[in-house]
Amino acid sequence: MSNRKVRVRFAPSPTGPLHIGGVRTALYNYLFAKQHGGDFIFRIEDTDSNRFVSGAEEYIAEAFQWLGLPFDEGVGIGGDKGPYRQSERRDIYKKYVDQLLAEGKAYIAFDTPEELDAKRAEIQNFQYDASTRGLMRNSLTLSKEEVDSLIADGKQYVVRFLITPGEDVLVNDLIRGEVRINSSILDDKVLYKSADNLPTYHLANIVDDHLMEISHVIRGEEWLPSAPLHVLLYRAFGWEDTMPQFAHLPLLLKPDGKGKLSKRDGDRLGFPVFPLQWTDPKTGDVSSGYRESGYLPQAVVNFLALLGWNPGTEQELLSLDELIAQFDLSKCSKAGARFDYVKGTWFNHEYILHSDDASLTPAFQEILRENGVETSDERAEKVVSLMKGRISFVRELWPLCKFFFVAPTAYDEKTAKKRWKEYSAQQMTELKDVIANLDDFSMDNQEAVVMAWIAEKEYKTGDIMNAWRLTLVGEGIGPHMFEISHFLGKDETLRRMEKAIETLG
RNA sequence: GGUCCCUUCGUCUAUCGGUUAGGACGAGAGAUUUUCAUUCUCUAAAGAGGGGUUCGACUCCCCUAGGGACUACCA
Repeated sequence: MSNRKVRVRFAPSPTGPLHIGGVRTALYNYLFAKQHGGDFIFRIEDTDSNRFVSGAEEYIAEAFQWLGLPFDEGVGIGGDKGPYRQSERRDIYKKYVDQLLAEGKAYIAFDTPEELDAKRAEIQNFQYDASTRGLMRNSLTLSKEEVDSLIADGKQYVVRFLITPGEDVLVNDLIRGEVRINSSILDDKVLYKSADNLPTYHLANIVDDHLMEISHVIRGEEWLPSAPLHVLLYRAFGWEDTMPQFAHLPLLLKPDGKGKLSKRDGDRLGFPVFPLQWTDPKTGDVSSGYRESGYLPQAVVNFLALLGWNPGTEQELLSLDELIAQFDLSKCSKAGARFDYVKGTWFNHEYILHSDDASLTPAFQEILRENGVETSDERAEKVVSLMKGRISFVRELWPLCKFFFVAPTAYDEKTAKKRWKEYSAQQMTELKDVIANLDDFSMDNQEAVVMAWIAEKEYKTGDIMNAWRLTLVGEGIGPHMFEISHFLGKDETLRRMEKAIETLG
């Protein structure tokens, strides 16, 4: 088994948008697979027909495309271990269920959900297991004739796994070490439902992982309690020697308060919990996504990777290749991680800072267009290069830099009060002449001439620059003044100064 | 209730028996600056509690407390 090819899977249910915790689980699977030159498989676990949500499968595929974590095999890609959609594997599961039944390792049960509810109400801590199965209506208590006739009558039934009590089941977890659970606390889990001829998660999971030659099952901690059941199932099928290795990841917790991260936390605190925006097909409710909120996919990947794992060095900014090279399941933490969305924005800030200007420009152009600004990519890119160091999201650019494209219509009162002195109009009029006489409007020349003029007149640099900024920007923000005037060009610079002198007096 | 998992600064974490318990986010202070921001420097901030084991415990063991998950004909 140690020489087996690494094959891992991400196997979500198409019940809605993909939760960010699921994204992290998938990411860890991806990192592990790529590190070992293995395969990353996409399987859809749609064995609960009642919970199917249309569009969810497509959403998930699109999310991974955006994140840059491509699958090697599976739904939408293909491969020779398919089909990869569980609803298309009915015949396969049927065969294995029948095998278990024939070998006496599972049995048929006719108890209706209502009858079970009644039992639960009647008996405290009722569990369908060795201690109670004798009281129920199943193939263990009914005669073969009765069972056959019930089935012939079209009575619905389920197949339950026959758990032998009193046995210690050992689960070897790559993150947690040995976890030991006694089979007596396990119940006879439903493996198969006649109602839709579909297996439940537990059966489908084991059969598929075996048939798809999955080497490692890396999944959320919520599966740890049922891991012993899965071990028992592998044993029942005689597949224990090729059973995948398990790794149960810690959960993502709420940023504050108690419990695990939920969609509500995102709504309440104002951050996305889904990779992509999602519109609920039934209610029409829209949930925000990381993509639409302006996160860069690499930033999301980096941020998520470090929530529950770290390379053991002080490096926090890691490219996908670096993550692949350094990822180590044994270095995953065991405790749940609070979802620190503030740090997530810091990651985005860093990734924007290190992105090249051209790659940010299309998103900025879109914002410019929304604000009625038509400009060349070249000019938009110039502003990006000047301003990207100050933002965490591209959309934050507009309020910080709209003066590059739109002349001020008003002058910020506070700034004017502080920066527009009684002599400012006079000084600005003089500066206007200096600028008007410039033949060479290059930044270097502008700076040389203006600074020389300030020195000659023995003006205070701050007085000039602050007032000048007010005339061009309308408030006290923005990059270096010569950057602004150079971008605006001589004519626009003079026009804005004139208007400001007139207005501010 | 039962079972299992977990427990270092507010948060994410490093340490794998011997450290002034380190880094990052966030917070606060200061410096630089032509505004705003950036940047830089500094500061505050942690081993849940109690027992062991050991020359020595954040690190190993036990108990307690707290947190989390699971306990469906859902995954």
